[in-house]
Amino acid sequence: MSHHAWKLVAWDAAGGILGATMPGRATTEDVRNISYFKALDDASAERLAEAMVHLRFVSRDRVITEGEAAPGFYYLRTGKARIFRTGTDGREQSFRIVSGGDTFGEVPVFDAAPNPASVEALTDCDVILIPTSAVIDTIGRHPEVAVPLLVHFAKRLRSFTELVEQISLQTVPSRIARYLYQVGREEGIRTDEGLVIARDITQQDLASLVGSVREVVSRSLKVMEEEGIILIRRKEMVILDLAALREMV
Amino acid sequence: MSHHAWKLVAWDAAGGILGATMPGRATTEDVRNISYFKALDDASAERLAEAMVHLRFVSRDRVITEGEAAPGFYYLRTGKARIFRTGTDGREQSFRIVSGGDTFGEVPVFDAAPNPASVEALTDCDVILIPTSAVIDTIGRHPEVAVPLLVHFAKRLRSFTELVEQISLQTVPSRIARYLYQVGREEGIRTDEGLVIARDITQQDLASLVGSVREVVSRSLKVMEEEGIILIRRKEMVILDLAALREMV
DNA sequence: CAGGCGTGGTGACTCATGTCACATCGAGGC
DNA sequence: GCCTCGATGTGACATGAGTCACCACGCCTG
Repeated sequence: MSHHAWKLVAWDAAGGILGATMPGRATTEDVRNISYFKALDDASAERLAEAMVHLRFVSRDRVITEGEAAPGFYYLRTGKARIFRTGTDGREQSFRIVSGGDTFGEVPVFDAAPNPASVEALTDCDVILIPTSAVIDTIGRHPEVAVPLLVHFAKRLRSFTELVEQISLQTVPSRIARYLYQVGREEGIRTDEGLVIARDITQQDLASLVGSVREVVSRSLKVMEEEGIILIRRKEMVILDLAALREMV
Repeated sequence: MSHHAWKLVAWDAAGGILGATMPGRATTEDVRNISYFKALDDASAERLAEAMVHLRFVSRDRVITEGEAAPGFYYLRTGKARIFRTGTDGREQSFRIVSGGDTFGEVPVFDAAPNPASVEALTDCDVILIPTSAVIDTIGRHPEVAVPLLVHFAKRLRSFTELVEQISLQTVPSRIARYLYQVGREEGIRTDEGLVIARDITQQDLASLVGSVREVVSRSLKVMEEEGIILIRRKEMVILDLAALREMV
């Protein structure tokens, strides 16, 4: 909490100078951008906006630490962050990467236990904290906002079943192929060479995402390149054979 | 669906003879036993009971098959079942074991996609199906029932984060130790020998639960026995050193 | 422009875990 | 009581993947 408070102060102090966006507070527009609250009436949205806190983090900052108490859940206005868990030996397993528009950290709000995972900013991040009390209050007044939350939780549970299956039953190259395939389909840019995707996460981060280590990821990518499936460039990768990636999964 | 229908008929036919419990239909008592619906008024509970379907399965029957459409979610009145996912090579990874009083299969009800996993009866099972339409209808009329569902989903998400960490970051012996530790604490019976737990699942099922194979589980258990941590008997196991199990996790 | 640091590439090695193939052994059916 | 089957014990082996140790860039900073 004190960490967050500090961040808030830092932003407040800098905000007036930078002046890029209205700093330090959240607007009803933020409320409406959080899909769960889309249908809220103006008064409730205003009330909620009052309670929300605007935070800022720079790349590699720790947003959430597993095991600590959670002050609420978060809406990522801009930026990218990874949600992960640290094992006893220090190795990390990432669950997912969130980016602008996503929310995270809902679980401890509803089961009132410590954070199940940590969150680290992968870029500079603009985050809004929705305090637990405000969430509970809002749901108490408008129980129907629980429904979109349920749908969100259901999707998350489904993606966890897939993650578990991947880690437990598939090889590392297969898991990497799956990652590339998904990113390719979602963010790939069609060129005459192939599907171009940005290399916006490090191999270390990718390794943590697929549940492996950097070296293995590096080698696996190289093999795929030798097989003519992908092309590795400094800042981007080109997917030459999307079908081959699909096969590997 | 036709499978379920058949099961229902089979139970109806036998029910009159066995007569152990009122077969073929669900009562408002069943509704109240499902924690989400505890607070429902009598009329709504009655309405819901009407829509629910009573099913019966014998050991090793398939209750749900991954990839198929889901007719609703389930309440396990009595028995024990495992929820798992099958990989391409046929190996299976279990997510959890449900027993009397638990519900399962909620996810597809809320994200309207096919079953994310399969469910197999580990004993004879007495199951109640709550059709999707009835769930949606009930939540539409009483949005407050979404809240306990949210809490349940939150707990499930948390347990998935633990499962992923275990599988990805811990060794097989450690995962087995964790299983034994938990079962010991939850179901163990104190005797002068130690904590006695029933061997109610096969080593194959245990292997699937910890994400490994039967042989490795067998060997791991043997090592623990040699180290004096547990005692393996025909129908039960005795935990001699609970602290040692805790250490291994 | 010279370090220094964060990233990424690689070789060599170890080891946990999965695979295969059988032997045992008890429970229940005929 | 014999026999078959499901469950379990175990040896031998194959191998995917993690570890360790270094090197090579390229970018940023002083």
